[in-house]
Amino acid sequence: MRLTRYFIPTLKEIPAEAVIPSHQLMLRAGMIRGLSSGIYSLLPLGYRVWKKVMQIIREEMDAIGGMELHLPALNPKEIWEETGRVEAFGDTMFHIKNRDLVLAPTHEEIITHIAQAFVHSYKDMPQIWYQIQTKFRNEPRPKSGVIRSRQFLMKDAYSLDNSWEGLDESYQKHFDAYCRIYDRCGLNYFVVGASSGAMGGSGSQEFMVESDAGEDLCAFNMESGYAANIEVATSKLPPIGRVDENPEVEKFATPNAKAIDDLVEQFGLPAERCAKALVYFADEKPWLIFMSGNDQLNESKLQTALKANVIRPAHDEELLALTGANAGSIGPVNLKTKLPQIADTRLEHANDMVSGANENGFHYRNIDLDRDADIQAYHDLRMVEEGEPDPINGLPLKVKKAIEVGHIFKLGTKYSEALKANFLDANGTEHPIIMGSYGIGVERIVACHIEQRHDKDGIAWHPSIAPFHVHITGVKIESDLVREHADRLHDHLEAAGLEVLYDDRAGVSPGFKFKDADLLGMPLNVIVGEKHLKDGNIEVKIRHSGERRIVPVEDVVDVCKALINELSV
RNA sequence: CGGAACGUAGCGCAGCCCGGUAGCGCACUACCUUGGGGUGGUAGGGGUCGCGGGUUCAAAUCCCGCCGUUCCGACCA
Repeated sequence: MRLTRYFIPTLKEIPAEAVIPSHQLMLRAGMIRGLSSGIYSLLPLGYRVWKKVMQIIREEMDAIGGMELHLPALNPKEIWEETGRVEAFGDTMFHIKNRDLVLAPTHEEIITHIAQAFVHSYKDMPQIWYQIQTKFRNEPRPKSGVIRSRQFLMKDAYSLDNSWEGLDESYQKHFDAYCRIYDRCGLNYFVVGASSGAMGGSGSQEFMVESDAGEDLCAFNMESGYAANIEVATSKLPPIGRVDENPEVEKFATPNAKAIDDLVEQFGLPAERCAKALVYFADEKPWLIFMSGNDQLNESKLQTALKANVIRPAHDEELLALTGANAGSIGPVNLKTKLPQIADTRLEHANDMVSGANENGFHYRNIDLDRDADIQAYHDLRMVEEGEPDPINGLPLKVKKAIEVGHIFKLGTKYSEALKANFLDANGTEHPIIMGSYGIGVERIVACHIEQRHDKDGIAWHPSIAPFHVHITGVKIESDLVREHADRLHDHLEAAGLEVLYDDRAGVSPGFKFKDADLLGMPLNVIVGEKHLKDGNIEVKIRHSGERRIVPVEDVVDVCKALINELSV
């Protein structure tokens, strides 16, 4: 491909709206062009990369027996109401104004709808269906270029099985395929245990790329082999426990104490013996929640524990109406209205606790949660902190930012039950289909790749997803000697099966061409110039390492082929 | 949705405080020059100054409203 005939609008300056390297470089290299917040056009050079990523995904999905299909982006709102996900997605789902249609943010409902119609026997399964399509999410704040956008490409796959063992197998196949996909794309990644969130289901894992641009926090200890999204991460902290003395509760005045720290400072209480009370609504039903001291409530864990579609903290007026007090003075004793209660596991059977009196300016002491509260269940509800002991070996946890590039779920029967997608087993008994759901963000792979492989000059593509394998730089292309060699090399490299971008621009200075080559970042830059041609040589530069080799003209094609193979592993 | 900043040529910016001819660099066009790390020069083309109102003889500039973009937070399968 000749650069003079190809459309690559490179930029010398960094557009003001781009903050992270991958976004800046995609714009500067002429790969993408922003249209609106969180909406991008993919230009020819960028789309080549997208297509390569999608092809790798296709090959690995096909290899585990996946069948590609194509589903509508426009969905009837009704089907999303049946699974409760219009509410679960809330404002994140785009709604069509002049029809009762929505733009699909994912496709569990549609897949289940097909399964419901056609998959009726245990003999019809297992099935793996996948698609690589545009998804729409009305992100409140798109950011980081294509990493969080309103319209993006996702590969999503769905498995249908007739047994839980079958689901485990399908899940494992996807896990293995995902590892191969990220390996082939040249990404450094790690896997964490994850929350199923609004997707529902029994278990899930995320494929993560460590990055300061990441929006997820992961807690891990490499030595123990523990890694989890902060949404589900746990640690091994001792329970608060009981003390022998267990007197009756006693109210005391705390006029200037709202936060746990105030109680600690003013009354010399140990923070962990304070039971912090919070009120949350789960699907519009209020709950009273207790945490120890300054432990932070993990909303993901709360949502899972309450099996709720949507949760939110109570507003000030609601707090007052339900408990009789404002935030900071709420507790289990003397509640204005009876509220269902749950507490963090650290508080299990704890006594000698201090908590709000449900009367502003007062607290109770000597609270025995077993005696004085009405706690229905204890769940792990805390947000872990860096340095806490990991749950496997008790070694200190580290917390790092990461970008989620893939997520696999054991969905179970949430959607098949809601949409009545049932099958008959060998005994003629009806069961809901057992499903799995597996997603990969295509643009996030590209963005993470650039985040991991760039330097001050530009991108350094891995050969597997590079837009072209070889970039030929014709230095002083006006020279017949240079032009003839470069032309021939271009033809020979293409004939050898390599993808070639040939900078055949005339009147462009060498430095300018080198800068462009470094910016675009093809794995190999073949520099054809009089300097080495007069000795019968051509220079081959490896972009990622910076290594340069002077190669006899007749060997260049073989050297390039060998280097591409070498760089691909 | 809370807090903040910014909207002037394709991109990066100045001009605004103190109202009076719309500017600079890059990119683009033509010619000359140079030719292994963004050559140097000459001459050009391109902007309803985000939109709408108001004040004024006169608004990019002052006032009000809206829209957009970005950043921090909330949210985020």
